[in-house]
Amino acid sequence: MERQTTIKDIAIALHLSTSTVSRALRDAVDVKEETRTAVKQLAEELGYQPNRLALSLQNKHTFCIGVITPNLDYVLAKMVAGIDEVASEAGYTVMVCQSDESFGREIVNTKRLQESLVDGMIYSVSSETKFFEHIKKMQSKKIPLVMFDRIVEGIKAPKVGTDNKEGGMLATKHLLQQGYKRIAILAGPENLEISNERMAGYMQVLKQNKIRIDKDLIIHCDFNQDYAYEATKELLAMKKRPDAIFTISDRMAIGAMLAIKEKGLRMPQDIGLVGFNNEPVTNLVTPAISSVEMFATDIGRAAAKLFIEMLQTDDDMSEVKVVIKPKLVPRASSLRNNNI
Amino acid sequence: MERQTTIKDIAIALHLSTSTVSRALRDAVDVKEETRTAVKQLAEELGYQPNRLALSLQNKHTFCIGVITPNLDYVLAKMVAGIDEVASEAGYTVMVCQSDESFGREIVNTKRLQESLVDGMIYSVSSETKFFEHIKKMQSKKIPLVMFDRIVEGIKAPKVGTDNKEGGMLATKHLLQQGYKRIAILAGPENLEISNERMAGYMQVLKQNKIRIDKDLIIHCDFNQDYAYEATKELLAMKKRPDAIFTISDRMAIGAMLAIKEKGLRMPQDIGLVGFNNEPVTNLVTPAISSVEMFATDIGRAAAKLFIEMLQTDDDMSEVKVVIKPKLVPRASSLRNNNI
DNA sequence: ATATCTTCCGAGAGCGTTGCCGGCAACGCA
DNA sequence: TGCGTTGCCGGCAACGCTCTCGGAAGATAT
Repeated sequence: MERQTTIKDIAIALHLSTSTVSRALRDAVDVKEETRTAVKQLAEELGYQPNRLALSLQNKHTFCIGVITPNLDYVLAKMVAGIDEVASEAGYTVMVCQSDESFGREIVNTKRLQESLVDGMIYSVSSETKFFEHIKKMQSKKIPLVMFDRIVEGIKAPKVGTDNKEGGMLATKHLLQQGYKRIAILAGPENLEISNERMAGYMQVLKQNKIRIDKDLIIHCDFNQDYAYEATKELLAMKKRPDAIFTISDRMAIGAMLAIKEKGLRMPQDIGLVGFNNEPVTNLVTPAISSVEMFATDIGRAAAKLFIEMLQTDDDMSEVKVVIKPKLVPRASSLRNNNI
Repeated sequence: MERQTTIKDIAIALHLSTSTVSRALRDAVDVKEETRTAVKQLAEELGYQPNRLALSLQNKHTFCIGVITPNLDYVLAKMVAGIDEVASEAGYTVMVCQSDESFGREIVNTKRLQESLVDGMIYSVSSETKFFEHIKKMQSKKIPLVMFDRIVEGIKAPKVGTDNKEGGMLATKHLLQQGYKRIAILAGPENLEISNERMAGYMQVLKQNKIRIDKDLIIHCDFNQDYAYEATKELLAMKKRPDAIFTISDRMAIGAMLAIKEKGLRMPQDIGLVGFNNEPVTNLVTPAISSVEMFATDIGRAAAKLFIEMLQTDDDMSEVKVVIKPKLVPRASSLRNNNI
């Protein structure tokens, strides 16, 4: 990489001091109109670009946001896109690191971003993450942090996420309304709060309707089509098999659907199915799969907004929590037209 | 953000000079074993982390790679994941900027990344991009550049991409083998090379088989499900309608499929369909859509490898081009079991 | 005429780090 | 005892920029 032209080059060429050039470029006071224009013109000619590094070194402000994401699947990619959109509008650049659902890589990435001196991080934990010392350590260094989507309640930081419990309730209520009686749930890893919340919604609705919660109908498995497929096969092999399945992701719903079809069962007649995320694919398969829309891009946008707000205020925002209400999108996989 | 502990803090605490501390931490020669351990221990206790900014300011090396991507859809997200994987293994952090298919945002992002002093960029152009001055300007500043996926032949830089022509040929050959006679193509914007190359493959196979190329069967439209849907409706409304459609993306294939179904035509009997990218959705819809697999993650990995190699060598690598062979994955949408 | 403001600019320090050079002991050897 | 060598360390400059301070020159007031 060639040497960039610096403020010094301009200073020498114009027989000025670097301070004056700096002031002229920043439109500060105390500079004659004449020199100001001369400086600006030469800067333009030489293609001068300020060195952000030098700037950052001084005012400890990099205009970089570190984003830690477990992966870049549909939902998270949309969220990252939302973050990028708002951040870049505010003059920030985004450093994206994927932990690939690995606790180890999450830690490495967190450390590396800290070294790179990002102005803060927008964080979503991996599905493996059960301990949070790395996050707390970061906070003890007063590095601003916003959590999104895969939130951890134990961490004191502003958070943005879906109302997962509500989502679980919407799905479960819908299935009950459609006349399903024995509703199973395919949940995620037990440490993942978003999964537990969705499950809490499921359980609450069952309780409200005085339905006994059958532990055999609650399956924890990986956020993964194949696992969901296997889990569903087991569910369907039960003596008293469920007549509906709520999966906490669409990829799991797809896995479930494959197992259901393989078994020769019909949706929605023999069995109902509701997923989560409302990925486009749910509307393309046959039957189309009902799903809970969670407005991923909005969550990303909100996270970035919160982050920028946090940088600008001195208030303690660690209690702020933006909760975005999900919406059920009913489709063929669970619509029995209210006949039981 | 609190003040990070610096080398100076350690120096003062231990009654040493900053130079000695620096040497001790870097395991350099000229430091007594005793002081070395003392320094390291205190550094550990204070949670010392070297300030990358200061380092970078000196040696003009940020260990950051800027990635410009038009979006984070399935294929590009996989590529970015591949880049991140290799880059992070080599100690680099990745700054991702989405141009959102907008020429303006692409320019802004490019400029901003330059200011942030990335060590170079890995680049994929937006579908709007018809002029490349911003890229050439960057190259004139000797900023290392690797292009991936949406490559521009006119730019002198190492490139990684699919063999798009081969992909177009595979799809077209397959359709001919399955007995389709009148094959239409839904291409992308006319300035997009990847689209034109896939189309070139299509045309070459037609020529090889002495089939007249019918311009009415070549449609340029946006990389978009809705446009593809509309375009397909028009195709199917023709007097002599095509009996097969090759779309240069799966999202377009989905749009085409919807239009075909709406028209009451059956796949593969009445009309054949082949997409591109081999997104999982192609295997989930009914009928499953044949598609060309392009190994996106590998492309990302290769791009990052090429980039790192470029930084380490003095050789001119601008002529290097890694071309990854695609593979056709035939599915129900175009498999007529060889009966015409 | 002197005193007091403006206006405009330069010098120098500092951000955190490393690289280069020089210095001071201690040691070895003649 | 004298001299070179080695081991260990500190000082200084530099990376590119901004900020604070002070000062020269001219304008205005007394």
